[in-house]
Amino acid sequence: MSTKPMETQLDSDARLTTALRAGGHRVTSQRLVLHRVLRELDRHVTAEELLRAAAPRLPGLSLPTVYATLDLFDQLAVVRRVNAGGGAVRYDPCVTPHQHFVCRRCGKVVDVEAPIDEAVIAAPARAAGLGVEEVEVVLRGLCADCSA
Amino acid sequence: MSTKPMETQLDSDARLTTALRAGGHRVTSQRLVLHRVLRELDRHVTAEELLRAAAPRLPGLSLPTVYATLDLFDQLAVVRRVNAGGGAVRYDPCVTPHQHFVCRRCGKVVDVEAPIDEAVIAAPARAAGLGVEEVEVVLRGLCADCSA
DNA sequence: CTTTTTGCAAATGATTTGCATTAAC
DNA sequence: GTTAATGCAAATCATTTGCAAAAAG
Repeated sequence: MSTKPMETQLDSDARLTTALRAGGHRVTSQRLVLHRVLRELDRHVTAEELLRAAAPRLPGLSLPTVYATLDLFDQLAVVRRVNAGGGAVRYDPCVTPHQHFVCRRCGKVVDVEAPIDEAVIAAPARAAGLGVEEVEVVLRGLCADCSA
Repeated sequence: MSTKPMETQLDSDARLTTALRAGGHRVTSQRLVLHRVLRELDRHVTAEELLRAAAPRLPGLSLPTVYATLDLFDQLAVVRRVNAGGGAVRYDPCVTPHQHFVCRRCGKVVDVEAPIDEAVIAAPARAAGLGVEEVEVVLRGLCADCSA
């Protein structure tokens, strides 16, 4: 039905491998497995959560490695760091443009599609000599559950 | 020259007092002095910085009190919490609408005026049942100094 | 006089660092 | 073989908590 075939796990592994090599980084089982688990979970995870989810497949995996890997993935634009504020940083496996809503009561992070034009928003800052590389929009308030 | 007279320190104290009483909070010297120091510094400060700046005028002032006070000021909309990410939270004494640029190298926070319409940005989230109370826009990149 | 606020000390929680070992290249 | 990556233990840093004493209303 679809003209765009679903990406296989092998494709995904291959793209990570390419990205790693392009940056002069080594391809390790930790990086491959964490990347797979991240895509399987397919939601905003903390380093701790990722460790717990990946540990069964990588005995001995440590938190410092998870942090280092997520850091690297962020640089490679394989994940997006989300600063929910108040608590642990979240990592989003979805790197296509979208924004986040953070519930101030339960801390839940929800994806939202806000109509923003990053170039327009960054224009005044650029005019002021600032090298804008990223525009982060975070909405805060109460989610549906917490409003009730 | 100006038709809008400058606000005196007494006015400012009075407004804080009013806001505190309206919320059923007590008017303490810690709150008054921290509020004054915040407006004198007139920049994005961390709790630590505010403690150091206010300590000479409030011997014995403690960090937990500074945190509690900044929290209260945030609720009263007397300051704005700024999540620079990576490091301490900053508190901005300027509560009029504006955005922030954070340098990823030196951590400096710069005010910027981005053309954003909060109502428009929040619309899709509201349509999804989310109670948006705040729209935070943070630009990241290298400041002029760090680019050189 | 009652309740909130404060200061102190200690606890917490996330993230990072130092270093020896292991695994990629 | 060389160099980067990992795991472990310990350190660091921001922030919060428990509780008795002090201050506000």
